Amino acid sequence: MANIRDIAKMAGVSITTVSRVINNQPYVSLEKIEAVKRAIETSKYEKNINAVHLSKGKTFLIGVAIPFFNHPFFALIVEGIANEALNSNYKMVLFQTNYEENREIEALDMLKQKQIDALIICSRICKWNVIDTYLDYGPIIFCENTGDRKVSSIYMDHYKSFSKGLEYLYSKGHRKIGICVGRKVGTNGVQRISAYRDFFKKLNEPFESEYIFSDYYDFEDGQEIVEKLINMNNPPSALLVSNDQVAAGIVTCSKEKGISIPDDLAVIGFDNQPIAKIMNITTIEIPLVEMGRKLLLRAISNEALSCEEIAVKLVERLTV
Amino acid sequence: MANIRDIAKMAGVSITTVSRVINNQPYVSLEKIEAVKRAIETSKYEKNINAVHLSKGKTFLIGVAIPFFNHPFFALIVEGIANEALNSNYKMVLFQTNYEENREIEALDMLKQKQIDALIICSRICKWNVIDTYLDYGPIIFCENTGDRKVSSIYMDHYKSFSKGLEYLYSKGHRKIGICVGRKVGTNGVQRISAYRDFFKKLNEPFESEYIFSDYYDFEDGQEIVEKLINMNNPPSALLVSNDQVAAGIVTCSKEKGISIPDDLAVIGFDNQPIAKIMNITTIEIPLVEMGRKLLLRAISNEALSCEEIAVKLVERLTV
DNA sequence: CTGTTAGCGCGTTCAT
DNA sequence: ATGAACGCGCTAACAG
Repeated sequence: MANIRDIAKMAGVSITTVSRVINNQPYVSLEKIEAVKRAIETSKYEKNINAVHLSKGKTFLIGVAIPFFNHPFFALIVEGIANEALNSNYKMVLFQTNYEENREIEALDMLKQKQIDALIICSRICKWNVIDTYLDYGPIIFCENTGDRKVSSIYMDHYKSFSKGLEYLYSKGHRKIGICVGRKVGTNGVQRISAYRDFFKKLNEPFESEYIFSDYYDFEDGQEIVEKLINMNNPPSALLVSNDQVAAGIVTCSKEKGISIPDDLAVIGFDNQPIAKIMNITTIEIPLVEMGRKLLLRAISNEALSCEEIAVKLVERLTV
Repeated sequence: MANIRDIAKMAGVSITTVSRVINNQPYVSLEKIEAVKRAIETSKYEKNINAVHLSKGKTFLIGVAIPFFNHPFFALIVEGIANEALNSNYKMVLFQTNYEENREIEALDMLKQKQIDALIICSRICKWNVIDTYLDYGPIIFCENTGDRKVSSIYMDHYKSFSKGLEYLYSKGHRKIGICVGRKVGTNGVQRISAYRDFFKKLNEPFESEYIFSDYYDFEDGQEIVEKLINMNNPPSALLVSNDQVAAGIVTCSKEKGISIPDDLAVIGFDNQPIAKIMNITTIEIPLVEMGRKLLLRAISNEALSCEEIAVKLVERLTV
């Protein structure tokens, strides 16, 4: 429980000198360094980091707001953030938002109160006019195309990626193409749906809104999708699925139900997670860990705002 | 950028009065409350939480050290912790340790420096003699049976659980039983292996060390196990698998290779994750979210140390 | 009800 | 090379 003042007394020096020794600053004689170190040793002194934070106005804490912990998509981004945070000597405060606005606001409030130096929002819920009121309090980094807004972002273009997947399926002869997404709302959801709509508009073909399956996130959701497919009069022959977990669930359940992949149903996933590799699922690779790394670097850099798009890559395997 | 002193001046009151208003304390006249609120409004004042921390000697931050983010087992524990933290107005600092001692020590050091009020260690890496040197700095809660040590813990008995699984398989007629675990080292690994060894000792049957498969964590690891099984002269007829992801991977790959489940191979998983339900995998349920909740409550409670064992439950489905 | 004042523990300027 | 003194922003004991 000793503080810097106690050490100063014990070592017979000033507080300043102790501070210099603690922080490896120059201009202290060797003998005093020794004296201070001895005092620290015997008194089991530990510096109170909160006092440092107050004094410096900085906490080396980065907030990360994500919808769910237990989803590989977000887990991989967080892993990238965490790795880079370790390198840069920052720590990570995690907020699971469950897509609830209030939870995101809690994170924003921590930024406002300076308990975190910056905030990374992986899947924004709050409207921009809410976000705008927090912009002065510290850097906020997003995982979406933020257009002309005065914020930084690292993102992938879901419109482009979905178009790419649709074109690939089309080129393989598929005409009845469906999509599975998470939320229909939110920047990403809207982009995906638009890509789907525009794709058929460009082809002058009818837009099948019953081929849009939404609110699916995990492996186990695949079952429900397959059951819906079975009950359709005119089911799609191919599915573009916004993540590999759901794609894997669909593939697994299809096999159980005797639906042959890719003959009866073609499937493309997203992310290129290990499960896609092991199950030989064709997928669109997103470098999530790398995205996380860049998010953190952006969060702690003092440079001007910037937006960076991350490229994706089609990985051909056996489900198309 | 205004501080409490500025507000006091603007409102024509003392710092204390401002503090009382900010913290909803009684004994302030209505008019002064109004004056303070107006000043806060116009100056966009936000209290600096770091100053509060320094003053109170408390941060409302709980550290959580886990090996990996992107594994459902730990993700569910963390979810439980996070939910309860939200209720209790605590925030969570997450450390991914990758089973590296240094990363755990980093978390311990944050406790020492008082940047976190307590630390939850979900899968300890450091030896106890290292942990002991940190015990004075704040509560450390563990997810393992800590025996007579002077610490708190919420844990499940892996020895008992494994024994339960083995007995069930035995009762179903299986004699060639294998196990799949994560790490062989660490409290949990040792308990599991012991249960396995003791089980056969009690039956006076030979102990098959080649039936112990270790270092398997995820769905995709199932493939490697199945391949090993195929190459064995005398493979086990049943497998007790320490988590549902691996079990699901084994079941999936087995089917691909024409191994019939449960006829050729019986499988029991652990956790009762959604994937086990959807794939109809017999499993041993562990209430992970509930465990997380209890861990957080223990971390922030001032009561005496305590250890609590969590009960598990066998869920019979179609893989045995 | 209200205000004065002494901490909380450390960083840092500035004179020596 | 060294240290006195002030600042960071807020809480809380105490006096009134």
